[in-house]
Amino acid sequence: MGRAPCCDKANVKRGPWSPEEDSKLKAYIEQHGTGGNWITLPQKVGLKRCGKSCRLRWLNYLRPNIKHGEFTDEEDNIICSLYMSIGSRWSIIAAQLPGRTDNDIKNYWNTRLKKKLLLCNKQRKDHRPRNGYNHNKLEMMKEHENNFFATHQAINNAYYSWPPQQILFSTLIPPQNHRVDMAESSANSHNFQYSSTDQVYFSQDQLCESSTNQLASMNHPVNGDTCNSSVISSGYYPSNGVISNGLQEYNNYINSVGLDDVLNSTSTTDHSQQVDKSVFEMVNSSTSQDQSTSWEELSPLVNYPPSVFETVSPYYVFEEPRYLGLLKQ
DNA sequence: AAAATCAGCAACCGCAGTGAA
DNA sequence: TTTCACTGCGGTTGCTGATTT
Repeated sequence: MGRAPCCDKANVKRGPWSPEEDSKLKAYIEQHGTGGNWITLPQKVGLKRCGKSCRLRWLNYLRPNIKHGEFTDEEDNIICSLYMSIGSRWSIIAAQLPGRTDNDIKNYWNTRLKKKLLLCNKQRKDHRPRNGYNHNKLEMMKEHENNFFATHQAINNAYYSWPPQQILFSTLIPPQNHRVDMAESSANSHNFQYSSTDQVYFSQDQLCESSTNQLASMNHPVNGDTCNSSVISSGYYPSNGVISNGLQEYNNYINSVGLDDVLNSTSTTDHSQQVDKSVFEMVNSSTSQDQSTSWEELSPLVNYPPSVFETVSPYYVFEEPRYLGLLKQ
C-alpha cells in the first residue's frame, strides 16, 4: 500500500506565491498561529495550497526576522566550519545563523561558497609541493587523539549515536604571521594549545573506539558494545580550565585574520598526513592531474581550532540533541 | 538585437523520524 | 506492537533575470 498523498495534488495551486496569498497566510498565522497542523491550515486560511507549501512559505519567507541578502564574512566562516564538521545538515547550520533559513544557506553554499572554496583549492594545488606520507606524523596524530580523549571529562552522560559523517579532527594552523604560543594563547583565551601543522581525519570507528575505551577507563556506563551508544563529553574543557565557547573563539580568530588568510595558509601546509585511509590513498595517488571537486578535496582547505569536534558538537548536544542521535532514556 | 548560457533562488518532492491511536 | 498521519529535512527542479556570445 502506498503512502497517502498529503493533499489533492490536482486541486492545489503550485508555483510562485502571489502577494495576496502571502498576506492571507501571514495574517492568519499571526492571528491564530499554525494550530500545530499544517495540513488543515490552507483550508482555514482559504488558500488552495498544499499544507507543506504553506509551511515552507512561512518558514522561508513570511515569518518575522527573516534575513535576506548578502551573507557576511562571519556567516561564511560559520557555514564553512559547520559544513566541515557535520556536512550538509542545513537546519543545524541555520540554527547558528539567526534570521537565515536552511534553504537560504543551502542555496548560498551550492551557488557561491562552494565555488569560492574550489577556487582556493585550485590555487592551492597549483602551488603545493609534493610530499610523501609521514608515518612519524601518523604516530603523533594517534597520540594526539589519545590525549584528546584522555583530557576530556564526561560531564554529561548522554547516550549518543555517532553521526554518520566522518568527523574531522584538525589542529589549528594559524597563518604563519599569526602563530600564537602557549602562554599567549592562555592569556588571550584563544586556547590554541596545539602547535602541530597536521590535520587528521578520524573515522567514526576510530572515534568510537577511543571514546569507548576512554570512558570505560573512567567508569562511565557505555551502553551496548557498538558505537551506536557511547557516552561523550558535552563540554569543552581547554587545558587552561576555562570552559569556552569554541565556535565563538574560532570565529573571533578567523575574523581577526580573515577567512582568506585561513584558506590561503593551507597553501603552504602539507595536508598529506591525514590518517583516514581514503585520504591516504588520495595523497599517494598523483596530485597533479586530478581535477576532483569532491568534498574530500575541499575539506583540507579550512583550518580549524584544536578540535572542531570539541568546539562544535556541544552546540548540538544542547540545542539539537536529536540530530546527534541522543537516545531517549 | 537575439539566442544561448549562467547564476540565483523559490518551490517542490520524497524520505525518514515521530507520536498518537 | 503496529499502523499511519503529520512534520521536518535534504536533494532536486525549474523559473527568472543577468550576462555572454
